[in-house]
Amino acid sequence: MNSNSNGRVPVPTLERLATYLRFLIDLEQSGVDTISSAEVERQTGINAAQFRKDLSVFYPYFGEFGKPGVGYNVSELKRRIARILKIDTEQRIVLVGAGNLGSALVGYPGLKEHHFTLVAVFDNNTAKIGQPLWGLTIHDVHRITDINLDLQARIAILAVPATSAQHVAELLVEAGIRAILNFAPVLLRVPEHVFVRNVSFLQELAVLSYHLSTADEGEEDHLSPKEAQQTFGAKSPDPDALEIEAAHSPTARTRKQE
Amino acid sequence: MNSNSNGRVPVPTLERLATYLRFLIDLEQSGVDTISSAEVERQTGINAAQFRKDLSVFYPYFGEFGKPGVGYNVSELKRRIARILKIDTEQRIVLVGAGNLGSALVGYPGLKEHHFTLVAVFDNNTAKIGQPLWGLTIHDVHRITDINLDLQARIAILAVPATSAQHVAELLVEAGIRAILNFAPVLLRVPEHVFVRNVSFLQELAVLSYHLSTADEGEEDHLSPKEAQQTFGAKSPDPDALEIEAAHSPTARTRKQE
DNA sequence: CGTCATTTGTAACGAATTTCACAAACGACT
DNA sequence: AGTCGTTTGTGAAATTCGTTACAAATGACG
Repeated sequence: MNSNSNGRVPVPTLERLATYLRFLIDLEQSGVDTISSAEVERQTGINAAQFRKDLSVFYPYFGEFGKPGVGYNVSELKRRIARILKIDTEQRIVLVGAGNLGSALVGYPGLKEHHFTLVAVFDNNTAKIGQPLWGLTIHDVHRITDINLDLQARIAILAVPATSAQHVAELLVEAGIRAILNFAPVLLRVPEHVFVRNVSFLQELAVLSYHLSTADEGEEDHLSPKEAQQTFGAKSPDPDALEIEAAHSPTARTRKQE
Repeated sequence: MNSNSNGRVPVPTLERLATYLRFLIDLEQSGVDTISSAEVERQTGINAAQFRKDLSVFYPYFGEFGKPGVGYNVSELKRRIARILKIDTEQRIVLVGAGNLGSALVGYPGLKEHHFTLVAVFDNNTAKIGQPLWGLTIHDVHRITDINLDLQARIAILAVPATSAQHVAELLVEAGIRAILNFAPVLLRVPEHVFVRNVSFLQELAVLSYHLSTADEGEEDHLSPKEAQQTFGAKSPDPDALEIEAAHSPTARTRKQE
């Protein structure tokens, strides 16, 4: 087999898989049924050999798939990647921190498309507890262990201030959460079996800010093309419906966006 | 010198620099005035040698700084990293897409702390144009070239749906924007001199989801400790004030959070 | 002033990741 | 069936990134 000598898949590979998945979903909705790695490169900016190699990691487990001279079947490939990422089946997630950011995140319409279901919202602000958010009632964060006994969610979105992040993370672990998407700029200390991924908005801006400065001085090149691009293909742009806005009614799954 | 043979700084290094900066700001506010690389490792999870090497990249331009046997002066180091990342001086940014996510992002209180100033908000929804957001008026996105002639912002946050992202990106480029933080899951095609950074919420969740699945099967290890941790040190947790909430009044800079 | 414990800066190494390059597989077409 | 253009899967090379290891620098202390 091709993957690591140990059985672990590199994080960069997983990130790209998520990109492929999203791309494939769009392709399928456009009625395309076969795609080559070269075309993937054209539309996502990810090297064709990289794409093939990323898939090859899973051949030992799922069997080969592409057909030489033809390419990959879009629907089937989509199904496989979804299965690899375990989002072929519903994944329950909870949100902690019902502030602006948390609220916006879980309102993101793409969540449903990707089989993520928000099953509970927590906060510790008494003014918020009991209030509704996206159809759920905001609960006291200290009740999370109780509540998650039923819900059995294993993924949490942590959108609380840095000062309380560690404390809340400990509550989450106690409640059986095993993966945390952390938006607070702190190092979370968690047991080994809990996975943390950090997202830092300011970090991203800082990187942009640096590049801006280097582009000014002189005329030399600043950044390799592949650096600037990690996501995937823009199709025919539709200049209407501009803002990212969550679907308010539970049935509004028609608008393809996210 | 130590950096790349060419003059470019690796993105991972820049990301860590942003982490150090944030950490140093907190340290300074706690009254600490000297720190060693070993202590940085303890509190941020980033290897001490990595920290020293990251700094050494800039010694050719800024001179050395740490003192053997002593460590680094917190304030001075903070100043330097801010200067490297060009956030020692105000950076004007614009937001395009005044939906939930965009609104939450620019309301993030840490922006001001890091010298990022939101100078304009754009959208194309007529219902939103003219309305206020965080003290600014939402403008029609088609007026951006005009408006940015005065404002001269060079960084944009792009929080629009995938379908319009490419179109809007072109407007941004035309308006003189040179760095884009893109939240839409599409590959933006922009001129070489424009930098794009993509942030994908769903991608992060997908990675977590995968890890969850592998953790289940068998008892073997799943992830190296360094994998789970990229941000920095939690200090004494304060279990109050839970959600990330933007400061509503312009003067509310006192709450140290974010 | 000399010794000692500490910490920096960096060269050398090693690991991880990406890209290249090509044999083998496939379908179309004659 | 045989040839041709295309595309996959993958070993090997190349590149990028992180870690280890250690000489040199510093301050504290006798």
